[in-house]
Amino acid sequence: MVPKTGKRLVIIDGKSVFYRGYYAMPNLSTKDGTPTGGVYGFAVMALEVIKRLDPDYVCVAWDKPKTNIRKRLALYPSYKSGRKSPPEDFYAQIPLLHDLLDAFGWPLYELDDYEADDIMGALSVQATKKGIETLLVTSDMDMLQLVDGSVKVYALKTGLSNIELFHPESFEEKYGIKVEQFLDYKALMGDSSDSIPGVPGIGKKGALELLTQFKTLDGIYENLSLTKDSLAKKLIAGKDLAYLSKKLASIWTDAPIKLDLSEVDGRHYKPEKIAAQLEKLEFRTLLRQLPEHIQNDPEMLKKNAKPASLKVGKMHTISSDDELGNVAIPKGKQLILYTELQGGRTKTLERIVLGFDEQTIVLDATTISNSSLKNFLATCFMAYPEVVGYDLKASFRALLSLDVALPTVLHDVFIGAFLLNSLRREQTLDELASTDLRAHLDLSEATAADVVAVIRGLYEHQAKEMDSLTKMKKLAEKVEWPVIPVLARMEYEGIRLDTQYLHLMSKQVEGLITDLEKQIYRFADHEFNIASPAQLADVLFKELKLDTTGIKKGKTAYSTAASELDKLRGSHPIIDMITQYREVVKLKNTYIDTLPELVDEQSRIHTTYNLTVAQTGRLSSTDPNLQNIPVRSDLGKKIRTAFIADEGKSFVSADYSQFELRLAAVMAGDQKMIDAFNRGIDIHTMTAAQVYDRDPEDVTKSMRRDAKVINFGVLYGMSPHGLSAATGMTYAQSKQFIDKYFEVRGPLLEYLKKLETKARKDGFVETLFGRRRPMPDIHSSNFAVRSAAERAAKNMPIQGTEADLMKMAMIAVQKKLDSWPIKQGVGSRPKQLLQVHDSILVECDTHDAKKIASMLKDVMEQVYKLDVRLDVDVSIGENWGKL
DNA sequence: TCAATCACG
DNA sequence: ACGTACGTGATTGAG
Repeated sequence: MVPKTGKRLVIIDGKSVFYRGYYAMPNLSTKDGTPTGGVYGFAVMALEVIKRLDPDYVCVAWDKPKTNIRKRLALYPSYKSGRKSPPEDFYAQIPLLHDLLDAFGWPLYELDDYEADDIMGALSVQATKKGIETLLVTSDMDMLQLVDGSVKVYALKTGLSNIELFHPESFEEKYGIKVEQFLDYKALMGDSSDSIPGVPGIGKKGALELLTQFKTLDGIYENLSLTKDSLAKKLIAGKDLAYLSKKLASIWTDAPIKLDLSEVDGRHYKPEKIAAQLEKLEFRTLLRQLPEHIQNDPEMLKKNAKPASLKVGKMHTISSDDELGNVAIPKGKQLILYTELQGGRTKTLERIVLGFDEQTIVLDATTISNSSLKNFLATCFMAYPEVVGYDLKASFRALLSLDVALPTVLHDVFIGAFLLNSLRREQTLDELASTDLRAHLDLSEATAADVVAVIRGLYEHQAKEMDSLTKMKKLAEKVEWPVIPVLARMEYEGIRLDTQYLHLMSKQVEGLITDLEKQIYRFADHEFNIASPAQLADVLFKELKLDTTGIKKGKTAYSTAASELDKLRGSHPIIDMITQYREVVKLKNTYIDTLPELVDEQSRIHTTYNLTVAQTGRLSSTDPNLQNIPVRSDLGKKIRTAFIADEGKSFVSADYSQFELRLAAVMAGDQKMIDAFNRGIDIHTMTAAQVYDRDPEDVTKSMRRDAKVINFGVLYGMSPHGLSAATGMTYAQSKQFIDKYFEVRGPLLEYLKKLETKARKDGFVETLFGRRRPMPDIHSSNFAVRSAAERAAKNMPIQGTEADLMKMAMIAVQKKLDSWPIKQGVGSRPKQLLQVHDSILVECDTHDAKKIASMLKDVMEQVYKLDVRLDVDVSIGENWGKL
């Protein structure tokens, strides 16, 4: 429930909610074919309003810009002219909506020539005067300008269930500016969906920076001399547009409508009428989710049976050190651990939930001292050395700040759900509870005891399922569970960043960019947005009339992707400029300028590793992604130099060489490849020799390069077409090349074919260790979809086994690091910091680096007994660029 | 929100 | 004839 103090008015933006439903459920209809998607959306939201917002008054505002000539149009002729009118089945649903509204007893307000936001603005102003709080339910983010101490916006984001509540504080936290600055922000940035122009050349980032510095639009224009020349130029040119945009974006609050409280009384709905309407519309699921006081209505009770309920124990919340001192740790079988975290980037502990067999204990981490928490948890984990949880990695990462020794993982239902079925769209507790336990869990309302009951239920459910999958069970026990604390530690530690260095670099690169811009504009004969593929395509192909033969075409224009531009190299000097510009701008925006903003007080940067994203079982890294830090270009390498080891420490990096190819060799049982690897022969040279029918000594560089392309490409299911694109061979040559390749790699070809057959027969493929990937698309009637699935089926077992082995290696490495001998008083514990698929990065005392390096090489090469020898390269340096 | 682009393995 | 290399994440512009 959204907390409230006085009386509350809820105004629903009828059409915008209706639209959401209409597009979210385009195919929803009753048995007789009446479309109902829009009404559904509205019904979901209406119930949400009753359940969550506890309104005293409710009404619905509806757009009616009938004549379409508004005062705004006079200001700016093309205003909102770009909108398409909705299709027929949209209007067909309106009568249904009226019936539904009738059941709720909520009035619908519409006024000729007024849009919903104007009505909502007018009503909310009047409500405020009467001392009534207003909640605006809408998907129109422009409405945020109405937010103040008494008006809140309940904003629908994607779909129907993703909702965010905006009040002045949450707005500021999210956007970094105050609500009062919202209109000025729009004025600068514009809004293409509303045909609000904004200042050309100024986007989100620019607008925010300007407003943070100068507070208001006027402030910006009064201080133009303080902004950069290029920016000031854009601002001057767009001044009229800016002020016009501000007018256009403003919601007016003077609509001729009066708030009549007796008319909008929201408490007179008739449960039976609502139920009858939902029944008529065939919204069965909604019927079951009706709020309790509606469901408990005697008329309703006989209709519905409750879904399976879970055993929910007693709950006990502890909020002070004293209280905690009196708590005895209950004896029992197992412990469920769940943490509620708070805050954006820092993720501080808010509550720790400990689910024992008979009762749930909740620790309020905001009021209990860290030392008490630590002591209690330590004793707790002593009594229960293994825990069950949901996303324990997140819990562990937070607990590490208490400096408490972590328990081991008995089971994690988040990871478990992914292992058992990697295809489910969401792995939220809510979703898992309803699909696997048929129990609805509303996280915002559920008690800690409910959450514990659900986690326990899911654990039992998944454990049973895994019992019949011996290999997968072993994978969970040997790999997935133990890697969780390792990753939590890596996230917690973070890696140090030299922000000063990056700032310096930013300055240098800025100069380079303006130079390139100037040159490009000169070639193009005018200024344009180089970052816009559409504009760029116009310049290249319409104005400069470059040859378009062989250039890929997208939906709108010719492609300007690097691979396509490459084909134009030499035909015009602008191409090289653009390529260079793109590279530099990309690196600057994505890394040089962004990374320094993400460091903590110790100048360390903390990523999050996801275990439940990549269908192959690889990790993924987000927020920020530290697995795609540049390395290939010169400028890229310089960025890596900004990742530095702590004082007195060094980095040791260890990477598996040709990991995937070696695994392909073993899994296919291709003896020639295996032998080559085991004798230390260069695989690409050998392949070239075999395919080109030469002695290895006679293999040229270009032959080796071609062989390398196919050695990797074949693991992805590369076609002749793809090979020719990558090597410059003709299609025929490529085809011949691939045929010849498979002649000498018979076993590999057989293996890949087998995988395709297996996917078709079993519906899934798997790694050496039993990690599965379901492959439903393998049966698709769509050629493209099916072929993609076939290629993925051939790739997953190899890429996935690589991921499994890497995780095993990380676990083994962490074990070594944990018991690393440390010189009393001077030495420090070596830390694993990063993983990038086939490599890991360790930070250690410089005098230990060599020993750590040889330990890494040894542990990683011996991680698992395979027919092929694994080969690990190690290197040492004081920053990531030097490795 | 989606598509295009490009960073990594 | 199809459409053309697997797996990711972040940023940007456009509708």
